[in-house]
Amino acid sequence: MSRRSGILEFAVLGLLRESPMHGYELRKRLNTSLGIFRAFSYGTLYPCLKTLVANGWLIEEPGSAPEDALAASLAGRRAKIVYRLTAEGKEHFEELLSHTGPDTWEDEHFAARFAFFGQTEREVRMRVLEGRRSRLEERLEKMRASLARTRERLDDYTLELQRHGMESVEREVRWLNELIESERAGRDQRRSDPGDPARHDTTSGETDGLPRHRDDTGPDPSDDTVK
Amino acid sequence: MSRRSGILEFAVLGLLRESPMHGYELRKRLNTSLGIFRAFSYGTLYPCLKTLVANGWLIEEPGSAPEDALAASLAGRRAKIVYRLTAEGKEHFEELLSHTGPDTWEDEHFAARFAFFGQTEREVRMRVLEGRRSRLEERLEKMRASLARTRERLDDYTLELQRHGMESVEREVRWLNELIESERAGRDQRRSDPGDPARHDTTSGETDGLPRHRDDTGPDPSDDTVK
DNA sequence: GTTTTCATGTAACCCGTTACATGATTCA
DNA sequence: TGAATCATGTAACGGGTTACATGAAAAC
Repeated sequence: MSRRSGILEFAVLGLLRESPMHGYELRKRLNTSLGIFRAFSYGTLYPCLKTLVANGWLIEEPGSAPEDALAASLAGRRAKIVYRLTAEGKEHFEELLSHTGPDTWEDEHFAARFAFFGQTEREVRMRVLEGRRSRLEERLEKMRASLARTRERLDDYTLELQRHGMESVEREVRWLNELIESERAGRDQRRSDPGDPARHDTTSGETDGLPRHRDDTGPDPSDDTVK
Repeated sequence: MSRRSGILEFAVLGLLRESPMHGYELRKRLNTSLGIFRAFSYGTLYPCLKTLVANGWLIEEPGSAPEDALAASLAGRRAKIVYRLTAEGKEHFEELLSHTGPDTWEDEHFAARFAFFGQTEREVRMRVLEGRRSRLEERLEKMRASLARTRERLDDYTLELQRHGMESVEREVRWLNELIESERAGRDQRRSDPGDPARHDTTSGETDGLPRHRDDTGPDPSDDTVK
């Protein structure tokens, strides 16, 4: 039981589904791998892991022995407590994955859902994307309305702030439109077998129904935590 | 004393500087007038007002008597407790206005500052804009770096999320560039007299150094709270 | 006269951070 | 050997929401 935070729980289960990890590494992956994600502090993460264990969704395993130089170099450092997803945990995550609803369209929640679209059924992806879009569209309505009512009372800076805010939302709507269209066009379902964790064998780009975008990123390995 | 929340305190003082108001209306203005702002709940707002009063920055006044039909129709409904900025409150707000620092570049904080740029000295505006920009630029660095390190391990959706996130940040940087340039170009200081509250007499657009943007908004008055 | 909107408040809770305490491992 | 990084945790606090309680004025 114990209704834990949704978003963090979801992300943790999702990451552990791909491979077992210890807390420290988990936290890093929450910043980096999952794009937009802000870094949760250990003060949040570890207690969360504890309750997930208590729920039977994870089990703690002793980390790889530090003497094992091979394992250490391969896995990148040694570990103390490795968390592994249980069968119930997997099941629970599947449930979360298939769930759609108003909360799902919210900013952070949406980002989390999107980050695991690779494991999500096509149908569900569509519902989430469309839900998010209509969420933003109603937001735009409100903004436009209130702007129309108050525009002459506001000074230029406030107006400019509002303008930029609306433009940002409009931009995301366009993005969603692209995504939805690609989803419709793409005939690949992915993840027809629910027991199969993500395979990262996409050696060449463009697996399925995602829009094409220019791509430039020079190599520049540096520190962690986007903050 | 009592270090209250910064952002809400700041916004409340700023709004009350323009004109006295009661809590209920204040809350509405926090959504609408201040563009991007999320709506604080009453459970946050009223206690905050209390502490501001305790600090001597506000005083409570009895609202306009409901019998006065004229005042009621003009001011839009009656009021119970009207909050007015004291001299110390005004002074305190000036201090907050002139303050720049790392916290100032943070997302929400920045929006709040920007919303009151109309009352902010040119110099300070510049520092805030430039601080925000470099904040975003370092964020971009981190994102690029981590992306370069992990790109082949990530699936298409995660990659797309990251791409979109970065593009959003890049977009804001361009926006800031425009603003900074306009600030440099504009020779108008505004608010050279610190005792003078905002005048909303800008009947014709384009007061000073703000960039021009297309402007279309049909009339469509409806409900409040953007949420 | 009843419903809606205006208006003010409080107590319980939730989600998360900060600061702190602790210790093992790697690297210079 | 000492510093940096890896790694795990906890207690105190912070800033906010929800749900609730209350009531007055406006609109129908």
